[in-house]
Amino acid sequence: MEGDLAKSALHRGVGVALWRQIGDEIRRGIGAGLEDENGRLPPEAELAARFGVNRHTVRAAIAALIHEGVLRSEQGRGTYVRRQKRLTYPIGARTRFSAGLEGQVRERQIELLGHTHEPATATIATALDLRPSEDVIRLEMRGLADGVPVSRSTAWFPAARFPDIASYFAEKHSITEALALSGINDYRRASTTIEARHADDTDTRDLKLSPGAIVLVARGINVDGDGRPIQYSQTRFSADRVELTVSAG
Amino acid sequence: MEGDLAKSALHRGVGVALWRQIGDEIRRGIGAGLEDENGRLPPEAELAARFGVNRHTVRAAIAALIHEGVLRSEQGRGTYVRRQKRLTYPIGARTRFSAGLEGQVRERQIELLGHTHEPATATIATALDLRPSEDVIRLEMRGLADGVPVSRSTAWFPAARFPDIASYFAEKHSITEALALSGINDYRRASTTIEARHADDTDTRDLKLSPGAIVLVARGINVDGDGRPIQYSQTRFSADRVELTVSAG
DNA sequence: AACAATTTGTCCGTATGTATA
DNA sequence: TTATACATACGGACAAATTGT
Repeated sequence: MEGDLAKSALHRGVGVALWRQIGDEIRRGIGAGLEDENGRLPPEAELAARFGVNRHTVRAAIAALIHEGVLRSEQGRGTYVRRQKRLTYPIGARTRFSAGLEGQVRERQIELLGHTHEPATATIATALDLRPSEDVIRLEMRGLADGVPVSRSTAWFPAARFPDIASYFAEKHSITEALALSGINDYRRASTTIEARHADDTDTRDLKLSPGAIVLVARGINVDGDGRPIQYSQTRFSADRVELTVSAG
Repeated sequence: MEGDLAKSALHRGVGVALWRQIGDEIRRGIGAGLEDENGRLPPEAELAARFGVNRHTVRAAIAALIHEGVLRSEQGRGTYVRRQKRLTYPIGARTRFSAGLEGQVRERQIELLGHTHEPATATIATALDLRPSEDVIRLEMRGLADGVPVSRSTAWFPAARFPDIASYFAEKHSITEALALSGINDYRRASTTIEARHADDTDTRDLKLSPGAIVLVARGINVDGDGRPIQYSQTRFSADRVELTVSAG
């Protein structure tokens, strides 16, 4: 069942080139028995036979994965997987996106890409329990793990209650600490919804994804001790580099 | 920000046809301001201008979405969105995949596609806290909402403890009730991990997806009142038809 | 009823990209 | 490298259906 590439059929004329379908299959096969204990993939000729395609087509797939940094190949030796285990992000009542990665990465960092002061859209106003068009502050952030972009998030805060959240965040590089400076010493995640879609243009740029990559989208509302909404956020994760885990409350 | 298709760039030569990229954009634009209050899309000529492509290319994208059942078009009138709101599946300690859809669909159903009695793989044995190669019973199931396939799941149970789980499930069409017949009156979801990937061949067949579609994969362990693992499961959801929600414990 | 404007459906041809041998 | 077949993308022209005047 695992890593069984042989049964996987390819489809022609569906708008996705064969070499790209094969690339997706190889990506999925990695870590599921496709490579050997040394991280070496089967030779191109064998892969071509398994998929039932010409060796040139497999080479195109491998070239793309090398370009993405997933594989590396050495003439005469073979093609190898660059080790990159998926990060696991915890989701739950105590979710803090900046935390929860201990032991998984050496270095993590959240960049502030920009911030605005603007009226809330209908969606945001509802989520934050504000009057329509009441002002919010929007932060645009990017999370990196060991220098690799893994998340891209947008967060909205009620401007009246958190006028200085942007500068606090710029100073501390942490939502939890920026909220603490604003007088919020505890908060929890009231709800999170998760969906998946293809990366759009912003995603491919900010997360350094290849077009056609998949992003996991997590939308959530944080509330203070009294249950009042203090933050609405939408985070896009690279589905290749991240998985989410829901721990029992 | 919402429904802003104009800024979205297309990418040539990346192995994904333009018409397919445009199809993804339209799919994403639906519900975010692309269609008007009657569910009508902008005319093909206008979409072509926005995307900077030929009308034929837009037509190819629309044809694919019509084939998928997302759109419908009428000569001389326009192209319309077939209303189909995304299902929301709750994930949490009390997760029961068969439940939680009340009010969202008229009719729901879980089919048993097959079952086996087999030795556990290393992964399964670890998850269920079994000795290596101890026997498990595997159920293959498919969930439908109003006749449309939305989930495809595989569940493993310790064979020693639940010898008749397959026949119980075949009778009741519910995991909760099948476990109840096995003497488990309460259980909870200890952990869930969520990832996203492209649909493989099995997914496209069983969930009636188009090749290149996205699936959300949820892996979870259910434990009994004493915290002993009773079930490991892996469920694939069509990302187009489903979102997951994590409610606060 | 008649006509114009709008929009989708179909046909032609041509150039480029993808995949095989 | 070359040749071949098919999918993709473009451009234009016109037919068919619907709506508004």
